[in-house]
Amino acid sequence: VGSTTGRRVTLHDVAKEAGVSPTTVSYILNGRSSQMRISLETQERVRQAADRLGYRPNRSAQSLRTASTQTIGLISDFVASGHYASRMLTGASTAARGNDHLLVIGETEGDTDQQVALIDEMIDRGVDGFVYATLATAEVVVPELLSRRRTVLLNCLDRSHSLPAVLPNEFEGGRTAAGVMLEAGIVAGLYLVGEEPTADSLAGRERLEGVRARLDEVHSEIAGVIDCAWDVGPAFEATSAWLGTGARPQGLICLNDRVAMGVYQALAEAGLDVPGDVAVVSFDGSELAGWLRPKLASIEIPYADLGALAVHTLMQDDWADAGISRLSMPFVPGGSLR
Amino acid sequence: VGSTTGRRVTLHDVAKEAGVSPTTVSYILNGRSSQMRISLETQERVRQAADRLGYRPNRSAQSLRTASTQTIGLISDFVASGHYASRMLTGASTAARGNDHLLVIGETEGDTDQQVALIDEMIDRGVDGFVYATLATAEVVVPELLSRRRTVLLNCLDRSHSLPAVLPNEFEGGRTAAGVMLEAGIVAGLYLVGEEPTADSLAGRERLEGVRARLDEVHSEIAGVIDCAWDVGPAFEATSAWLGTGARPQGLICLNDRVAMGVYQALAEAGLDVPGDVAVVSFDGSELAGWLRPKLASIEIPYADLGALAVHTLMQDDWADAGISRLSMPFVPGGSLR
DNA sequence: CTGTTAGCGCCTTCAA
DNA sequence: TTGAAGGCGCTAACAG
Repeated sequence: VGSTTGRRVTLHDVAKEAGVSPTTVSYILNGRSSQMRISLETQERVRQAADRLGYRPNRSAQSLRTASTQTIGLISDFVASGHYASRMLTGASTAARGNDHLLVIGETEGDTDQQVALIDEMIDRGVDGFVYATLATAEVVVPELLSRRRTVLLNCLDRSHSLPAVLPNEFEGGRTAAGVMLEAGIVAGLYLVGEEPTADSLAGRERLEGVRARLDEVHSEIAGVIDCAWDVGPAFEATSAWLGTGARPQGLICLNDRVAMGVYQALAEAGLDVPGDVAVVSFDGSELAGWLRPKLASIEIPYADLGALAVHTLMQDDWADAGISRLSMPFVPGGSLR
Repeated sequence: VGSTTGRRVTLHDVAKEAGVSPTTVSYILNGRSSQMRISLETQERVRQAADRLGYRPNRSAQSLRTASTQTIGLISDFVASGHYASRMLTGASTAARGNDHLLVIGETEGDTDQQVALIDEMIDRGVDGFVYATLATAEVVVPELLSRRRTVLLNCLDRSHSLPAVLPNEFEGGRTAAGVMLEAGIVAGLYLVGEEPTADSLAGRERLEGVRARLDEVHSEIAGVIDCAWDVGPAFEATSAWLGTGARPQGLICLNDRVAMGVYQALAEAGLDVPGDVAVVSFDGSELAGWLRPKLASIEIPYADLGALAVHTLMQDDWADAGISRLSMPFVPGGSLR
């Protein structure tokens, strides 16, 4: 199969080869043959001719004609910048391919002007739709250029709630985290690590609410919150300082795996054993959780699934009515719970 | 600026607005005005008309006409799958945009058939060139479809060495690693952790060679190699077992940051202090290095730069002669060295 | 059931 | 220095 001749095979060539008109070929190859009631025999002949010649439609010509490129654009802030979250790209890309589309990506690195330029470029290229993704679950202001176009938000929400969005079910995740602590027999002395006061990050707030809701069911509540940025260093510092005051928790719910790593370090330094003295659970379910000793129990963010669902939503005819999809966060067990 | 009318602004509209022919507009907007000796006054008038109307060329039409899409395709195995290496995407995407191109990505997840299909799709979409990237530095067999097209390899080499490639300078990195150990006063008792016997990964081999070369300069040599897969668990197991035999190293060169993490765990368990008892250095320079306590000194893989250089190389007119580019691996200091 | 025809918006040869 | 005309490959009215 496939011609070795120089020029590309066109629809015209196929038509000639099959002894029909280009129109007929177009109809058949675009699956409109039944509608046009073209004889099965002709259909077969045309398909074979196309195969024999190794015909592949010229997408540029199709695009010019149909104003559709079978391409979707993904705009993000830092999604590919070396984080676990880059799995969203994998999911989106795979889902796009499953729908006969290709994924065009662009990172803005937080620069608004760049963002506009990037979106313009994609519009020029005729992308059929946009996925607007953020690294951290947050509420965002969607660029004006996108708000009236086929767009799905990934891992974020717009203030006006006018666009469909795909996010993890953080609240449920919070409930799960509290639940596994309860199952481990920890009802009191349960602290949260990582809350940020200025959080316009939705995740923290919603997880906290979930934790509270679950504890409330057993008439318990969080013993306290250790406030720190969501990273290893800050978590270590904050937890160490806190332990230095003589605090002795039963369980710690960390708002992400990096925080948990800092917590592990602080606990180790204070001579406290995980899970013997303190049970730990966190959010992310990243590879890091598996690297820690003992393995960290964590509530996973299903990044790949999020990316895939965003693309699937975008492909729906009724995409605009999709609303907000919340994907559940599976519990990944680990030795950090008794 | 930008029209609020429904229909898109075409070259024709601009011509009418400026009172010239479409040809003239095309020449001016494509920078061929000097060649055509068009009056400056006309040029200015046309540009202003284009601005006023918010004209943006129709890329599909341009593509159909010129057989170029201002788009480059990046084919990879697992590059976006949640690894530090996904920074290659960031670098490539940014560089592409700097050259008025957009980046189309596709992951094959190691599936050869998918790879072919993906490349076909990209060819159909008329990408102007390919970047073929791999997660692990390795020697690969480049798909036939690419070997005769504008393609640059990223983080890999093809057996026939016929395509340009961009990789880290692993050998030099190895030299650096050995060098910092020497500077820390460690000449004997220096071990390597992570070598794989079956490695078709180039990185390990080349790093090892670099280490040997540097040590050779001071008439020293590696005391031994602790063999394990490049991950936390295996490194912990192997190192623990080895320490259990009573071995007491002066310094450990780990083949990546994850290995170093496993080594840290094993050393801690054996009651050995870093860097007091054992100095450690590794390769990657990932975030993980900064998370460990003490901070891990590491030889960085400049992923973003690699991605960017691959794209830049691809954009050169003489791309085919670019040969193999080796980007140096900067040393990122840390407290794991005395 | 199938072919003819007319563009989609742009670039570029040729003529003026 | 500028304009007219043709065609890139494909789709979709509109005729037969």
